Amino acid sequence: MPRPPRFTRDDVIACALSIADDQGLEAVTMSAVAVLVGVTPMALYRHVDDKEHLLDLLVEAVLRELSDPDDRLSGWPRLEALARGLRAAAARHPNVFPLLLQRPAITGGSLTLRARIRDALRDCGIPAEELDRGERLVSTVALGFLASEAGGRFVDVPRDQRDLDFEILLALVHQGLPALERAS
Amino acid sequence: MPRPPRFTRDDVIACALSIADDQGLEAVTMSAVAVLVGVTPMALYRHVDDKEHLLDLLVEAVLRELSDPDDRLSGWPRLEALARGLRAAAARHPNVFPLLLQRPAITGGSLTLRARIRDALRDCGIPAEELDRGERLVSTVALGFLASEAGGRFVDVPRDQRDLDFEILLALVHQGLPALERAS
DNA sequence: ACCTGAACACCGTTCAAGT
DNA sequence: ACCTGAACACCGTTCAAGT
Repeated sequence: MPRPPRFTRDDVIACALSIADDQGLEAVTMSAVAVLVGVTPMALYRHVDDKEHLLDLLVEAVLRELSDPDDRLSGWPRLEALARGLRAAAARHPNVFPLLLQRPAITGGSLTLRARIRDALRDCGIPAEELDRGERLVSTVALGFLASEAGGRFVDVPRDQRDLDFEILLALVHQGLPALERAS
Repeated sequence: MPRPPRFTRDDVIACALSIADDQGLEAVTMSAVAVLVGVTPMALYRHVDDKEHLLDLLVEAVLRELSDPDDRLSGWPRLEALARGLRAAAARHPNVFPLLLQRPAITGGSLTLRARIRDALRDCGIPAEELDRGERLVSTVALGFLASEAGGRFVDVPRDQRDLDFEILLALVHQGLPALERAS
Protein backbone atom coordinates (compact mmCIF):
# COMPACT_ATOMS: atom_id res chain seq x y z
CA MET A 1 0.00 0.00 0.00
CA PRO A 2 1.67 3.23 -1.16
CA ARG A 3 1.75 5.85 1.56
CA PRO A 4 2.90 9.46 1.45
CA PRO A 5 6.10 10.05 3.43
CA ARG A 6 5.56 11.75 6.75
CA PHE A 7 8.76 13.78 6.62
CA THR A 8 11.56 14.76 4.27
CA ARG A 9 15.34 14.67 4.30
CA ASP A 10 15.30 18.39 4.97
CA ASP A 11 13.27 17.78 8.11
CA VAL A 12 15.95 15.37 9.29
CA ILE A 13 18.71 17.86 8.53
CA ALA A 14 16.90 20.74 10.22
CA CYS A 15 16.32 18.72 13.37
CA ALA A 16 19.89 17.44 13.45
CA LEU A 17 21.22 20.96 12.96
CA SER A 18 19.15 22.39 15.77
CA ILE A 19 20.34 19.65 18.11
CA ALA A 20 23.94 20.29 17.10
CA ASP A 21 23.53 24.01 17.69
CA ASP A 22 21.81 23.61 21.04
CA GLN A 23 23.62 20.69 22.59
CA GLY A 24 26.73 19.96 20.57
CA LEU A 25 27.71 17.42 17.96
CA GLU A 26 27.86 14.47 20.33
CA ALA A 27 24.18 15.03 21.14
CA VAL A 28 23.34 14.39 17.49
CA THR A 29 22.33 10.78 17.82
CA MET A 30 19.99 8.98 15.48
CA SER A 31 17.43 8.54 18.21
CA ALA A 32 17.62 12.15 19.41
CA VAL A 33 17.06 13.33 15.85
CA ALA A 34 14.23 10.84 15.46
CA VAL A 35 12.50 12.11 18.60
CA LEU A 36 12.61 15.66 17.26
CA VAL A 37 11.29 14.54 13.88
CA GLY A 38 8.59 12.62 15.69
CA VAL A 39 9.44 9.17 14.41
CA THR A 40 11.47 6.10 15.34
CA PRO A 41 15.23 6.06 14.65
CA MET A 42 14.84 3.38 12.00
CA ALA A 43 12.63 5.61 9.89
CA LEU A 44 15.55 8.00 9.35
CA TYR A 45 17.31 5.45 7.19
CA ARG A 46 14.74 6.06 4.46
CA HIS A 47 16.24 9.51 3.93
CA VAL A 48 19.83 9.09 5.05
CA ASP A 49 22.40 6.39 4.33
CA ASP A 50 23.87 6.32 7.79
CA LYS A 51 25.07 8.67 10.49
CA GLU A 52 28.20 9.74 8.65
CA HIS A 53 26.05 10.71 5.70
CA LEU A 54 23.86 12.76 8.04
CA LEU A 55 26.92 14.63 9.30
CA ASP A 56 27.97 15.36 5.73
CA LEU A 57 24.51 16.74 5.08
CA LEU A 58 24.89 18.92 8.16
CA VAL A 59 28.06 20.44 6.75
CA GLU A 60 26.29 21.00 3.47
CA ALA A 61 23.40 22.75 5.21
CA VAL A 62 25.78 25.16 6.91
CA LEU A 63 27.57 25.92 3.64
CA ARG A 64 24.28 26.45 1.87
CA GLU A 65 23.54 29.26 4.32
CA LEU A 66 26.37 31.32 2.83
CA SER A 67 24.87 34.18 0.92
CA ASP A 68 25.84 34.78 -2.68
CA PRO A 69 28.81 37.11 -3.03
CA ASP A 70 27.87 40.73 -3.52
CA ASP A 71 28.20 41.46 -7.24
CA ARG A 72 29.17 45.06 -6.59
CA LEU A 73 32.33 43.87 -4.90
CA SER A 74 35.33 42.68 -6.82
CA GLY A 75 38.91 41.71 -6.18
CA TRP A 76 40.10 41.72 -2.62
CA PRO A 77 36.95 43.20 -1.05
CA ARG A 78 35.03 40.31 -2.54
CA LEU A 79 37.39 37.75 -1.03
CA GLU A 80 37.12 39.57 2.26
CA ALA A 81 33.32 39.44 2.11
CA LEU A 82 33.50 35.69 1.55
CA ALA A 83 35.68 35.32 4.61
CA ARG A 84 33.36 37.41 6.77
CA GLY A 85 30.36 35.45 5.56
CA LEU A 86 32.13 32.25 6.50
CA ARG A 87 32.89 33.60 9.93
CA ALA A 88 29.25 34.55 10.44
CA ALA A 89 28.20 31.01 9.50
CA ALA A 90 30.75 29.65 11.96
CA ALA A 91 29.30 31.87 14.67
CA ARG A 92 25.80 30.54 13.98
CA HIS A 93 26.92 26.90 14.00
CA PRO A 94 30.11 26.62 16.02
CA ASN A 95 29.54 22.98 16.83
CA VAL A 96 29.23 21.90 13.22
CA PHE A 97 32.15 23.94 11.93
CA PRO A 98 35.04 21.75 13.03
CA LEU A 99 33.67 19.07 10.69
CA LEU A 100 34.63 21.23 7.69
CA LEU A 101 38.29 20.45 8.30
CA GLN A 102 37.73 16.76 8.79
CA ARG A 103 36.54 15.57 5.41
CA PRO A 104 37.53 16.17 1.80
CA ALA A 105 35.77 19.19 0.30
CA ILE A 106 34.07 17.34 -2.53
CA THR A 107 30.39 17.90 -1.79
CA GLY A 108 28.33 20.48 -3.64
CA GLY A 109 28.44 23.25 -1.09
CA SER A 110 32.15 23.18 -0.50
CA LEU A 111 32.86 22.91 -4.20
CA THR A 112 30.93 26.09 -4.91
CA LEU A 113 32.67 27.82 -2.00
CA ARG A 114 36.01 26.80 -3.46
CA ALA A 115 34.94 28.06 -6.87
CA ARG A 116 33.94 31.40 -5.39
CA ILE A 117 37.29 31.76 -3.70
CA ARG A 118 39.08 30.95 -6.93
CA ASP A 119 36.95 33.48 -8.81
CA ALA A 120 37.79 36.19 -6.30
CA LEU A 121 41.47 35.31 -6.49
CA ARG A 122 41.44 35.51 -10.26
CA ASP A 123 39.78 38.85 -9.85
CA CYS A 124 42.68 39.84 -7.62
CA GLY A 125 45.09 39.18 -10.42
CA ILE A 126 46.37 35.76 -9.40
CA PRO A 127 47.49 33.85 -12.50
CA ALA A 128 45.35 30.90 -13.56
CA GLU A 129 47.95 28.26 -12.71
CA GLU A 130 48.13 29.46 -9.10
CA LEU A 131 44.40 29.58 -8.40
CA ASP A 132 44.18 26.08 -6.97
CA ARG A 133 47.05 26.68 -4.59
CA GLY A 134 45.68 30.10 -3.68
CA GLU A 135 42.32 28.59 -2.85
CA ARG A 136 43.95 25.95 -0.65
CA LEU A 137 45.96 28.53 1.24
CA VAL A 138 43.11 30.98 1.73
CA SER A 139 40.64 28.34 2.88
CA THR A 140 43.23 26.70 5.10
CA VAL A 141 43.99 29.93 6.89
CA ALA A 142 40.30 30.82 7.19
CA LEU A 143 39.13 27.38 8.30
CA GLY A 144 42.06 27.05 10.68
CA PHE A 145 41.12 30.23 12.44
CA LEU A 146 37.39 29.60 12.41
CA ALA A 147 37.66 26.00 13.53
CA SER A 148 39.95 27.14 16.34
CA GLU A 149 37.47 29.77 17.36
CA ALA A 150 34.47 27.46 17.06
CA GLY A 151 36.29 24.57 18.70
CA GLY A 152 36.98 26.60 21.79
CA ARG A 153 40.74 26.87 21.49
CA PHE A 154 40.38 30.62 22.16
CA VAL A 155 37.76 30.46 24.91
CA ASP A 156 39.84 32.60 27.22
CA VAL A 157 40.45 35.28 24.58
CA PRO A 158 37.89 38.11 24.71
CA ARG A 159 35.66 38.64 21.71
CA ASP A 160 37.14 41.97 20.60
CA GLN A 161 40.63 40.49 20.66
CA ARG A 162 39.50 37.65 18.41
CA ASP A 163 37.89 40.17 16.08
CA LEU A 164 41.22 41.93 15.82
CA ASP A 165 42.98 38.60 15.28
CA PHE A 166 40.70 37.98 12.34
CA GLU A 167 41.37 41.40 10.83
CA ILE A 168 45.10 40.89 11.11
CA LEU A 169 44.83 37.48 9.53
CA LEU A 170 42.94 39.02 6.61
CA ALA A 171 45.59 41.71 6.25
CA LEU A 172 48.28 39.03 6.34
CA VAL A 173 46.69 37.16 3.46
CA HIS A 174 46.00 40.36 1.56
CA GLN A 175 49.59 41.48 1.63
CA GLY A 176 50.76 37.96 0.85
CA LEU A 177 48.83 37.65 -2.41
CA PRO A 178 51.60 39.14 -4.59
CA ALA A 179 53.95 36.45 -3.31
CA LEU A 180 51.51 33.91 -4.67
CA GLU A 181 51.85 35.34 -8.15
CA ARG A 182 55.59 34.93 -7.95
CA ALA A 183 55.40 31.34 -6.76
CA SER A 184 55.26 29.73 -10.18
CA MET B 1 46.16 -7.66 49.60
CA PRO B 2 48.45 -5.09 47.93
CA ARG B 3 49.45 -6.13 44.46
CA PRO B 4 51.88 -4.53 42.02
CA PRO B 5 50.18 -2.95 39.01
CA ARG B 6 50.47 -5.00 35.85
CA PHE B 7 50.72 -1.98 33.56
CA THR B 8 51.18 1.77 33.62
CA ARG B 9 49.41 4.78 32.17
CA ASP B 10 52.18 5.01 29.59
CA ASP B 11 51.36 1.49 28.45
CA VAL B 12 47.76 2.57 27.92
CA ILE B 13 48.82 5.65 25.98
CA ALA B 14 51.29 3.72 23.83
CA CYS B 15 48.68 1.11 22.93
CA ALA B 16 46.03 3.72 22.20
CA LEU B 17 48.47 5.68 20.03
CA SER B 18 49.44 2.65 18.00
CA ILE B 19 45.79 1.81 17.39
CA ALA B 20 45.09 5.40 16.34
CA ASP B 21 48.05 5.38 13.96
CA ASP B 22 47.19 2.02 12.44
CA GLN B 23 43.41 2.09 12.27
CA GLY B 24 42.25 5.62 12.94
CA LEU B 25 40.77 7.46 15.88
CA GLU B 26 37.41 5.71 15.78
CA ALA B 27 39.17 2.39 16.32
CA VAL B 28 40.48 3.67 19.65
CA THR B 29 37.87 2.05 21.87
CA MET B 30 38.38 1.21 25.50
CA SER B 31 38.10 -2.48 24.77
CA ALA B 32 40.45 -2.40 21.76
CA VAL B 33 43.05 -0.62 23.90
CA ALA B 34 42.47 -3.10 26.69
CA VAL B 35 43.03 -6.07 24.38
CA LEU B 36 46.37 -4.61 23.31
CA VAL B 37 47.38 -3.94 26.90
CA GLY B 38 46.33 -7.47 27.73
CA VAL B 39 43.68 -6.66 30.28
CA THR B 40 39.92 -6.07 30.57
CA PRO B 41 38.48 -2.66 29.61
CA MET B 42 37.53 -1.91 33.20
CA ALA B 43 41.13 -2.13 34.34
CA LEU B 44 41.99 0.93 32.23
CA TYR B 45 39.99 3.15 34.57
CA ARG B 46 42.70 2.74 37.18
CA HIS B 47 45.01 4.83 35.01
CA VAL B 48 42.64 7.01 33.05
CA ASP B 49 39.58 9.03 34.11
CA ASP B 50 37.51 8.23 31.06
CA LYS B 51 37.80 8.06 27.30
CA GLU B 52 38.00 11.80 26.79
CA HIS B 53 40.90 11.92 29.22
CA LEU B 54 42.60 9.19 27.23
CA LEU B 55 42.25 11.24 24.05
CA ASP B 56 43.76 14.25 25.81
CA LEU B 57 46.67 12.07 26.85
CA LEU B 58 47.06 11.00 23.24
CA VAL B 59 47.42 14.63 22.16
CA GLU B 60 49.94 15.15 24.91
CA ALA B 61 51.95 12.15 23.79
CA VAL B 62 52.17 13.51 20.26
CA LEU B 63 53.26 16.93 21.50
CA ARG B 64 55.86 15.38 23.77
CA GLU B 65 57.49 13.89 20.69
CA LEU B 66 58.46 17.36 19.50
CA SER B 67 62.19 17.74 19.85
CA ASP B 68 63.64 20.67 21.74
CA PRO B 69 64.33 23.65 19.51
CA ASP B 70 67.86 23.80 18.17
CA ASP B 71 69.76 26.28 20.32
CA ARG B 72 71.97 27.32 17.44
CA LEU B 73 68.94 28.72 15.67
CA SER B 74 67.38 32.02 16.56
CA GLY B 75 64.74 34.38 15.25
CA TRP B 76 62.83 33.31 12.19
CA PRO B 77 64.83 30.13 11.46
CA ARG B 78 63.94 28.95 14.92
CA LEU B 79 60.24 29.53 14.35
CA GLU B 80 60.54 27.76 11.04
CA ALA B 81 62.19 24.77 12.73
CA LEU B 82 59.30 24.60 15.19
CA ALA B 83 56.82 24.54 12.32
CA ARG B 84 58.71 21.81 10.48
CA GLY B 85 58.94 19.76 13.64
CA LEU B 86 55.20 20.08 14.07
CA ARG B 87 54.62 18.98 10.51
CA ALA B 88 56.82 15.94 11.04
CA ALA B 89 54.79 15.00 14.11
CA ALA B 90 51.59 15.42 12.13
CA ALA B 91 52.98 13.11 9.46
CA ARG B 92 53.73 10.45 12.07
CA HIS B 93 50.30 10.71 13.69
CA PRO B 94 47.86 12.08 11.13
CA ASN B 95 44.86 10.53 12.84
CA VAL B 96 45.54 12.14 16.20
CA PHE B 97 46.38 15.57 14.84
CA PRO B 98 42.89 16.92 14.16
CA LEU B 99 42.26 16.68 17.91
CA LEU B 100 44.74 19.52 18.48
CA LEU B 101 42.24 21.98 17.05
CA GLN B 102 39.34 20.60 19.03
CA ARG B 103 40.23 21.35 22.61
CA PRO B 104 41.68 24.31 24.49
CA ALA B 105 45.47 24.28 24.53
CA ILE B 106 45.87 24.19 28.30
CA THR B 107 47.67 20.90 28.88
CA GLY B 108 51.38 20.75 29.58
CA GLY B 109 52.58 19.85 26.12
CA SER B 110 50.64 22.50 24.28
CA LEU B 111 51.54 25.14 26.85
CA THR B 112 55.24 24.51 26.30
CA LEU B 113 54.72 24.57 22.55
CA ARG B 114 52.98 27.92 22.87
CA ALA B 115 55.79 29.21 25.06
CA ARG B 116 58.35 28.14 22.48
CA ILE B 117 56.49 29.93 19.74
CA ARG B 118 56.30 33.09 21.85
CA ASP B 119 60.02 32.85 22.61
CA ALA B 120 60.84 32.57 18.93
CA LEU B 121 58.56 35.49 18.11
CA ARG B 122 60.22 37.65 20.76
CA ASP B 123 63.48 36.65 19.22
CA CYS B 124 62.11 37.89 15.90
CA GLY B 125 61.59 41.33 17.37
CA ILE B 126 57.86 41.16 18.08
CA PRO B 127 57.04 43.52 20.96
CA ALA B 128 56.02 41.89 24.24
CA GLU B 129 52.40 43.04 24.10
CA GLU B 130 51.89 41.34 20.74
CA LEU B 131 53.38 37.96 21.63
CA ASP B 132 50.10 36.36 22.65
CA ARG B 133 48.37 37.41 19.47
CA GLY B 134 51.38 36.40 17.41
CA GLU B 135 51.34 32.96 18.96
CA ARG B 136 47.65 32.57 18.23
CA LEU B 137 48.08 33.56 14.60
CA VAL B 138 51.13 31.42 13.98
CA SER B 139 49.66 28.32 15.61
CA THR B 140 46.32 28.85 13.91
CA VAL B 141 47.90 29.00 10.49
CA ALA B 142 50.13 26.03 11.21
CA LEU B 143 47.46 23.86 12.80
CA GLY B 144 44.95 24.80 10.13
CA PHE B 145 47.25 23.59 7.41
CA LEU B 146 48.43 20.50 9.24
CA ALA B 147 44.96 19.46 10.37
CA SER B 148 43.76 19.90 6.79
CA GLU B 149 46.60 17.79 5.51
CA ALA B 150 46.19 15.15 8.21
CA GLY B 151 42.42 15.15 7.95
CA GLY B 152 42.55 14.30 4.30
CA ARG B 153 41.20 17.53 2.90
CA PHE B 154 44.11 17.53 0.42
CA VAL B 155 44.09 13.84 -0.48
CA ASP B 156 43.97 14.58 -4.18
CA VAL B 157 46.88 17.03 -4.01
CA PRO B 158 50.26 15.39 -4.72
CA ARG B 159 52.83 15.41 -1.98
CA ASP B 160 55.29 17.79 -3.64
CA GLN B 161 52.52 20.31 -4.20
CA ARG B 162 51.62 20.19 -0.50
CA ASP B 163 55.27 20.64 0.37
CA LEU B 164 55.30 23.78 -1.75
CA ASP B 165 52.05 24.93 -0.14
CA PHE B 166 53.72 24.66 3.24
CA GLU B 167 56.76 26.64 2.13
CA ILE B 168 54.57 29.39 0.77
CA LEU B 169 52.55 29.49 3.96
CA LEU B 170 55.78 29.87 5.94
CA ALA B 171 56.90 32.69 3.64
CA LEU B 172 53.52 34.35 4.06
CA VAL B 173 53.84 34.38 7.83
CA HIS B 174 57.47 35.44 7.64
CA GLN B 175 56.75 38.49 5.56
CA GLY B 176 53.68 39.26 7.68
CA LEU B 177 55.55 39.51 10.97
CA PRO B 178 56.38 43.22 10.63
CA ALA B 179 52.66 43.94 10.30
CA LEU B 180 52.21 42.30 13.68
CA GLU B 181 54.58 44.78 15.26
CA ARG B 182 52.51 47.62 13.92
CA ALA B 183 49.21 46.17 15.12
CA SER B 184 49.32 47.68 18.61
C1' DA C 1 5.65 2.78 0.09
C1' DC C 2 6.47 3.99 4.45
C1' DC C 3 7.19 3.14 9.19
C1' DT C 4 7.92 0.10 13.34
C1' DG C 5 9.21 -3.89 16.77
C1' DA C 6 12.33 -6.90 17.68
C1' DA C 7 16.87 -8.03 17.60
C1' DC C 8 22.02 -7.66 17.15
C1' DA C 9 26.62 -6.14 17.89
C1' DC C 10 28.99 -2.77 20.10
C1' DC C 11 30.06 1.10 23.18
C1' DG C 12 31.51 3.47 27.81
C1' DT C 13 31.13 3.09 32.62
C1' DT C 14 29.75 1.48 37.67
C1' DC C 15 30.39 -1.37 41.36
C1' DA C 16 30.61 -5.21 44.17
C1' DA C 17 33.31 -9.22 44.44
C1' DG C 18 37.54 -11.90 43.96
C1' DT C 19 42.75 -12.37 44.81
C1' DA D 1 45.84 -2.69 45.76
C1' DC D 2 44.70 -4.27 41.56
C1' DC D 3 41.86 -6.51 38.35
C1' DT D 4 37.46 -8.80 36.80
C1' DG D 5 32.33 -10.40 36.06
C1' DA D 6 28.15 -8.92 35.91
C1' DA D 7 25.26 -5.39 34.84
C1' DC D 8 23.44 -0.96 32.94
C1' DA D 9 22.30 2.60 29.74
C1' DC D 10 23.12 3.81 25.31
C1' DC D 11 24.61 3.53 20.44
C1' DG D 12 23.98 2.51 15.19
C1' DT D 13 21.95 -0.59 12.10
C1' DT D 14 19.33 -4.86 9.91
C1' DC D 15 15.28 -6.93 8.58
C1' DA D 16 10.98 -8.99 8.62
C1' DA D 17 6.44 -7.65 9.64
C1' DG D 18 2.57 -4.44 9.85
C1' DT D 19 -0.46 -0.80 7.46
